[in-house]
Amino acid sequence: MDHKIPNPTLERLSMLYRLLEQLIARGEKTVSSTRLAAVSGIAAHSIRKDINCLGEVGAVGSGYDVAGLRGFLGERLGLDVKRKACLVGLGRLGSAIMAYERLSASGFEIVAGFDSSINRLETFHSNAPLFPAFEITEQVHRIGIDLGIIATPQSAAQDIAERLIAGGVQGILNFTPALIRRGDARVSIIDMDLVREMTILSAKVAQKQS
Amino acid sequence: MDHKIPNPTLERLSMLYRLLEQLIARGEKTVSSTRLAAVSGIAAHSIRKDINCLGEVGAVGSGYDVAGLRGFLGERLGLDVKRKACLVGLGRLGSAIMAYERLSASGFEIVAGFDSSINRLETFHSNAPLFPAFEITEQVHRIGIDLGIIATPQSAAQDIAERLIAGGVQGILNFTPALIRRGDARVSIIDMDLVREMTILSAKVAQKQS
DNA sequence: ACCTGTGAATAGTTTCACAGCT
DNA sequence: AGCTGTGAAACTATTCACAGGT
Repeated sequence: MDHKIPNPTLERLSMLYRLLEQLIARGEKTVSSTRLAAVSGIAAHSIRKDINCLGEVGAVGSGYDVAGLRGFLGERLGLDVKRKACLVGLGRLGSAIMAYERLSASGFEIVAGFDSSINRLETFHSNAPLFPAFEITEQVHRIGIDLGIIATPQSAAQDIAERLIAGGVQGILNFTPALIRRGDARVSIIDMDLVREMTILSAKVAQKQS
Repeated sequence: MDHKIPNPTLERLSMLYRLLEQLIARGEKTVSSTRLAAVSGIAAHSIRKDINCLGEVGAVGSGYDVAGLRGFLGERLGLDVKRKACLVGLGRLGSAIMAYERLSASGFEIVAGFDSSINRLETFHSNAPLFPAFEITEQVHRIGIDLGIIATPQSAAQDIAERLIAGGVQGILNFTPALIRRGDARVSIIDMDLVREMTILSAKVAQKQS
């Protein structure tokens, strides 16, 4: 197909994909781009363009079939396969993530947890098997883990990322403020730093006041 | 000054602002845009353009004074004032956020916590005063809180957001997957949804493989 | 030699407008 | 009347190239 989906489009479609799941749960059968726009905040134009980026799927006169569209997006975006993820850092944030049911409900299974403290590993309560951090590369490779979540202190992040990548991970979600430098540009990294987002929010607010 | 800072610029500058703090801590005195580019991953061109968006500050021949640039950005982006924030939802995630020292170290003070469960309020351990959720509007207004963090279940998010806004909050950081609809467009909302980001990451990975 | 600041050129994204279908 | 799909136009953002300073 069109072998290059622009990034903003990818992000909106990922969001729409999850939104469609909610519409299915509500029992809705069809939606129009206008209706999706109202719920998502995305412009109706953009929604149609974005979807068309992946090919045609809507019934031209009436709207989209909700389940059909979800299936279509899932297939084209590669969201129909379950991904194996691991979590590094079993502190407060790690424990919140490990306990977050919506992750597995969305097709992401946390199949391993890592921490550098043996003590933590022994006291931490989880369904997933836990390993010491020095085994990251080995276990990621052995289990065949696709994605890594870093919830360690900032100082450990670069090192952890390198081990994850060495193990064969293809994507990393980084909760630390560290700016990870990667040798292998094929690995995608997304940052979710609370302070950075708060800073942006604060700047937007200040901007609006002046 | 230039009364419209483009959003990508605002985000990069916010990131640079935090980066500069780290450089100061390391004792660096001056930086060039090239060096900032190497550390941040942002193109040197963009860095110079972004900074210039706020006015001139660099010594043309040599680079930027680190502390001077930080001060400049802080002033122009409104990051030099401490912001009062509140946290709604004192579950696992809320407890991780409440315990996150880097927030206060960055000028964001959590001055109130809210939860709908009275039981939680009694057992939760925190320095900030805690209140039942039905008091949100009242307390936000009374204390003069600028920003709200929503770490509740998805089902409560819309309601909480409306109360926060009614209390006079100017920005919201939303950790739930809920797409908040706001009457007042002056309020900025940033979403930090784990599943959404994981979905985007997953789509990027799949995209790269095909 | 290396730096910032900046207009000009390029690339990327969103918005518009409407053809064609139900 | 309301819908999708889509080329064209408008807009936004990034990248380039270099003038001018240290």
